[in-house]
Amino acid sequence: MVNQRSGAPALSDIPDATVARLPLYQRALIRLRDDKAVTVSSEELAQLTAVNGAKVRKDLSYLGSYGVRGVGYDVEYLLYQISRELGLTQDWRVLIVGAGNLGRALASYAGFATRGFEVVAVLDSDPKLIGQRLPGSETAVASATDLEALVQELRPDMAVIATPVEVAQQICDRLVDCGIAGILNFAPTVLQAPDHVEVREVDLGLELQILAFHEQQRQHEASNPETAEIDLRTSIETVRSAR
Amino acid sequence: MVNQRSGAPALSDIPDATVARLPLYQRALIRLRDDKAVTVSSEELAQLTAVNGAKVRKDLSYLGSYGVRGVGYDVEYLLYQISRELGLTQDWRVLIVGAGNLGRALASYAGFATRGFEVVAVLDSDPKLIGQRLPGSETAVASATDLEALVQELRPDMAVIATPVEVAQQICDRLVDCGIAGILNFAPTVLQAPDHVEVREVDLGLELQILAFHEQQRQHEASNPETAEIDLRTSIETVRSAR
DNA sequence: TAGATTGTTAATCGATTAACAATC
DNA sequence: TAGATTGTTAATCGATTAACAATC
Repeated sequence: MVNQRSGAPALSDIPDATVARLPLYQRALIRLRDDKAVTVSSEELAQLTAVNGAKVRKDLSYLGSYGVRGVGYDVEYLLYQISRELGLTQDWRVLIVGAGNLGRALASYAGFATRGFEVVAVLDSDPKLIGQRLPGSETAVASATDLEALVQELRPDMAVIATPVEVAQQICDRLVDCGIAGILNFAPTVLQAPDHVEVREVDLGLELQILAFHEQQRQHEASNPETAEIDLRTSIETVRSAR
Repeated sequence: MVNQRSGAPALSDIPDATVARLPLYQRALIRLRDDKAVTVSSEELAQLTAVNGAKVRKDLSYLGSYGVRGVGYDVEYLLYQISRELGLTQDWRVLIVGAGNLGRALASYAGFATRGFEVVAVLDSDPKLIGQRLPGSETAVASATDLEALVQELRPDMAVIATPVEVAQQICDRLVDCGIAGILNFAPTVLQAPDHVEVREVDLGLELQILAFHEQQRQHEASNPETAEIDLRTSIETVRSAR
């Protein structure tokens, strides 16, 4: 859709659903490499990522033809191609706003560092937290009042919001005004931002709510007998007792 | 698709995409109620949740006809219906495995408690952590060796895995063997589990990777001139220099 | 060559959305 | 009644998937 002008190299017509799976493949390939695997078939990769085999092949075909028929994909080469596509051959600078339990956990989260994300600052507005050193980090918690100056100075590529919900939108606005165009939001609210800014919402409670929904379904199914006859009887009884 | 037998009350043919948005509507409705709003239109709700208005109406119609034409939806009533559908009129018991930074942050995460999730235990295998009291929690960190006994005793409805990636699959297997059917996994690996078990994967690093992908696109677009002529020139030069 | 596995086609499925009749 | 807004239809879009020709 985007970028259909000219004969220039097609700047990513990769579907969103595929982009969201590339990190999954990357993770699996890293493990395969660590296990000294040289090649991998689409079916193996599918098994490791719980994705359909045809879908794996389709996804990878968007990046180009990096497989060999009858053989599979070269682990090292495919890993490089995916990492390049995801922009992980460069390091990304991340600013975290909010040094509560979650903010601090994210600041020292190994999964960021190992994937090329450097936490350049952690901000908070609580005087008790400002100045505190974070375990496993060089920098101390900075004051949220300095947000603009710090963005200016440290040039983060993206920001993480881990503040209370009450201030999240205001922090978002300030980040956008500073020119930040990628925001990962953990506050349980949908942030309003201009179109050119990408906001990804992660709501940890929401994930549990979805689990609860399906758990409830299971409970209903267990108490609701499986056969049509009994279901029918139950619904007649329900109608009767409702009168 | 599921549950098309008999005249029994249709046990949720609600599309997955709709289920995933119900908590969003619920959150917005709670805020509207706190702001003393009595009714809300689909367009208002759409604005608050960054969802298309027609989609809001379609989603809500799966729950039944709870709106009034020309007026909108009763905030209190719709909130109740959504909460009921999501199973949030009952409390859910949650077991957390892993008392590292993330596990501890989750254990005291307000977004769990306020939405009816009670953390009944936090487990770890590190002797230094076992027995430690968690801030804002009644219980101390228990030993992961007691997992089976604790599930038996505390009867959690779902479990959260916040362990290192190396032990995540093994913990998952043990949870499944104990009869846990809903698992929220924060370890960066795709867990293998039987079909009747629902596993939701949350990979915090993955979210940043998707942001990085789009950030990279933006950078390419910025350096790649916008006009067809120049794009064409560039690609000719690329071809030349490649020789 | 025979066997294996990719890359792509085409059918299908599920989700999104504009439009509007129904109706408060 | 006039104005507003729901609930639903139907068109469209994007994603998934089986199947298989291409080819190593």
